[in-house]
Amino acid sequence: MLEKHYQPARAEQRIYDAWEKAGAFRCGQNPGAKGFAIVIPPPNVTGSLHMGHALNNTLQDILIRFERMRGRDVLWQPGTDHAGIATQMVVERQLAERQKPGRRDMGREAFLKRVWEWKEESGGLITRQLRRLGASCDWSRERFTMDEGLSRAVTKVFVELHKQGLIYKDKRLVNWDPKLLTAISDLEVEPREVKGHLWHFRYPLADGKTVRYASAFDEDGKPTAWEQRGYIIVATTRPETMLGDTGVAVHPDDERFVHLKGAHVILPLVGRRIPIVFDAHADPEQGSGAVKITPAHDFNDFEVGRRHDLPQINIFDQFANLNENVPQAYQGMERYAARKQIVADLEALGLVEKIDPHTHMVPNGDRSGVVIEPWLTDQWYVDAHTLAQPAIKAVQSGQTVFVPRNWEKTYFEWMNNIQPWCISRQLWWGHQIPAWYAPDGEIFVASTEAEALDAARKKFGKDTVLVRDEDVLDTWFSSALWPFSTLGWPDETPELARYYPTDVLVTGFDIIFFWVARMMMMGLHFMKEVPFRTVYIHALVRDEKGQKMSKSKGNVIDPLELIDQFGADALRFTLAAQAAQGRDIKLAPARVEGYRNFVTKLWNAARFSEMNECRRVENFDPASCKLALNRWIGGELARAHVRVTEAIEAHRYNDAANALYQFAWHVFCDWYVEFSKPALSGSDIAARDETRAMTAWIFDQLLILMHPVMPFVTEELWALTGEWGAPRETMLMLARWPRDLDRLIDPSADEEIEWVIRLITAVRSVRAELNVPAGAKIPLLIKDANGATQSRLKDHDGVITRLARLASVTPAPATLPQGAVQEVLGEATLILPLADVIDIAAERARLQKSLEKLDAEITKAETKLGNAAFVDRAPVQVIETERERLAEQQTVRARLAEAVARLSAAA
RNA sequence: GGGCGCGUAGCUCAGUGGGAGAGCACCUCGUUGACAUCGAGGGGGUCGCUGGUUCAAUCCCAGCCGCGCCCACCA
Repeated sequence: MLEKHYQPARAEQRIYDAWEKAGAFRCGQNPGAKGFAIVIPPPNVTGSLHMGHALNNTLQDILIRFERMRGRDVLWQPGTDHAGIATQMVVERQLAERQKPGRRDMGREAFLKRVWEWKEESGGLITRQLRRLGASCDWSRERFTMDEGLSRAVTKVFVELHKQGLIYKDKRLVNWDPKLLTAISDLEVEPREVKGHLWHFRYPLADGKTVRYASAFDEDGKPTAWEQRGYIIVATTRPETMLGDTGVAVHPDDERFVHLKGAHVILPLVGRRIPIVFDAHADPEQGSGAVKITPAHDFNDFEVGRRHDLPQINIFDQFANLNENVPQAYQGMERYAARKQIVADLEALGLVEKIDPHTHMVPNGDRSGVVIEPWLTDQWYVDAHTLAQPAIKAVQSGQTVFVPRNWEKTYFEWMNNIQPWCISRQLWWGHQIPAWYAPDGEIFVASTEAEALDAARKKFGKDTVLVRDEDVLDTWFSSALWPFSTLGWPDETPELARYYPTDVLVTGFDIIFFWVARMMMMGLHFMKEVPFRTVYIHALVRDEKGQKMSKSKGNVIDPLELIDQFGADALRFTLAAQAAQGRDIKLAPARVEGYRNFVTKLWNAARFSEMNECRRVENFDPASCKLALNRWIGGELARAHVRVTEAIEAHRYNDAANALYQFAWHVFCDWYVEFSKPALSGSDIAARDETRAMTAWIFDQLLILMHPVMPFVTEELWALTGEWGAPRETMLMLARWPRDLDRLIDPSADEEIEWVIRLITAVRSVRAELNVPAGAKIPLLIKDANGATQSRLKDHDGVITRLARLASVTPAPATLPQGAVQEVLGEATLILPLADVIDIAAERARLQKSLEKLDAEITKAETKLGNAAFVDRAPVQVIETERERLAEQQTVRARLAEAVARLSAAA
């Protein structure tokens, strides 16, 4: 006998182990079938499972289990990412906490050894946690972005792209992180709003030149007086960079400045004579119309400087402290200390025009959180613009489709404006760049040092000592190769041939640029085919108030705690049920609890089967059922099956979950199980056996349909119910998804059972409204029943009396009893003689209310049908439906009116 | 500044060019042999506002209001 409640904590581990032991996750089990592949978005190797992972992997597992059951040869390729900056930071923090020497003191080799140790130590955590979620990845194929094979792929890609001119080294401004001491890509910069100031400085004009300024204004802000001044005003949010100014720009069409062609200003504090240049970058509307140009520390100014041949003076060292290129007084100062000092010094010189409060966006490093400095360095770049072109076309032509579709716009927008991708990082943890330098600076890019040396020998005609580039590649560089590197590329493996392009990529919108776009570029370039056919983009998981979860807010919900508390199935179902396209998920633990109750409900349905000996019958054909009840539930199952199948195919996981919930609880448990009781305990052996077999069969189908979303409890029930009946051929996860259930749909059975449900609901409703005690069994009289109704009443007598709590069901006598309650059902009228129980006035009021409601609807329908425009232009079926509805309402109304009349007569 | 999305029951959200739905919460009743992690019944919404298209708009279009997110160099 099953226990009353399912204990997920006890079952889940055992079930997962059984799956894994049976090799059920492995790809290649259906060699004759079509392949179906998903590559996992690789989590950080040293990370742990958060709610975003839980959602992401639940959805993937639903797809994978669904397609596996549909008979596809499924591969879910798992693995982890080395996560360069993140992991290196963790280990450095550990060293600091334990008061050990920092990485620079340890040296590269020792530090890397330490990171590898940390990877070995914590690297299994997240994959163990994915197992707890139920993820059916093919763990035998697990990969790591820095394992030997993937590193080989990285090197090959780098070398080839370099050979093709698509990777190059360049000296330009990068986003420099002065805390992590590395360059980062545009995407790793997050702008944060800061309340700062806009400082207006006076830069004295050289050679006695002057500018005309408005010195007084009227009420409308129009100038009323002018004066000539010997300085030009520039505004800046970053005063400290003025030490690197090498020009002042004004707009070529700005009349105020035309006479300054060839003029110069003397840069305060520095004394440098710098030119006034005419450039469209300067906006006459902004500030004074003149803008200071610091080519080495601002992305715009860099371009302006290039156009006008201005020198680039780098004033910062790697820590963003002022270097030797500034006046002695400022050398070595921290950037913000310098800012303060410079403002004070300019103030002392009377060169501060004004200081306005100013809110603006300041670039911050997404990992370090410090303000990013545009800094002039040598870095490696990928020519993303070139690689982007085929990637744009592939989405335009539909070779890869985004779901929901609107993300394609975001993708195009970014791809069309893509900038060179800075891929070198001044870190140690990662793929070291395969480039070697000769003493004269000559670069040799090669797969191995030996090859580089060889190339150098050929070039110089003698052996040369080469030094390897110290930098490593951006983590996303190796992630970009994931869909083919994990399948064995650059070798031509059978897996590569079978599973590339993969079918679906499931990921969050936050990494469309970081990852999806780059996989598209690399996949198309090296495989000549898109890496995936469909990109399903899901939303963010927020807390129940809609706030983004974050450690600092303290509102992080740990998926593992929810699994401990309610089971993995409940969590999975919750996530799926809320995964509506285009909307974030607000996760309330109470909701998970609700779906835990759903698991219990399912469990108890099995318990019911067990108690009633509903055992699986070998070769049972559900279409052979004779009872309307069993024919009806077959049809209901068929409809649920279609809904679930289509919903998963369309990535409408919420629809799938809701269809399952509705069928399992409100159709199967609420009605079918209740309906089956008389047959199961009745004396008609044939009816009993048919119902037992059908209950078992339907329940099996339900377990199958539910399995992709709730794998554990369904597998457990599959095993347990398997012990009672004919033995199972396979575990549930390898069972076959049903097909062709439409043959079970029987409209006449549907009509019959739906009528019985309406009857029972009507009686229950009356009872509750009139406060008939739940325990009281009352008689039901039927007036004007036709032949079909009479035989239905007879066939379902047991069910009706039981569920409506009736003493008897009989035809109404010619003279109706006094003070009976009446309801209309189809052609018949239901009469409940409750004179002694009810208040006649209250009953009349009840009927009167229904009448009023009906009247309103009848009037509405009549008006509509009386509208010539409607009758002329609406489609015939719509008019027909409207007429039928009206006719029906009118007959119901007539009989309700009769009932009211009888009631009045009785009173 | 550009782009995307959202505003439907108290809450969280589905949904559709032809009489608005779910889950939870709420109210009433219930120790009925699967299940109180349950059952039965019920209340509750001018579908953000204004206009337009249409025989018909919660749905399509335009504008507005409110709220998110993404991108962007505005000194």
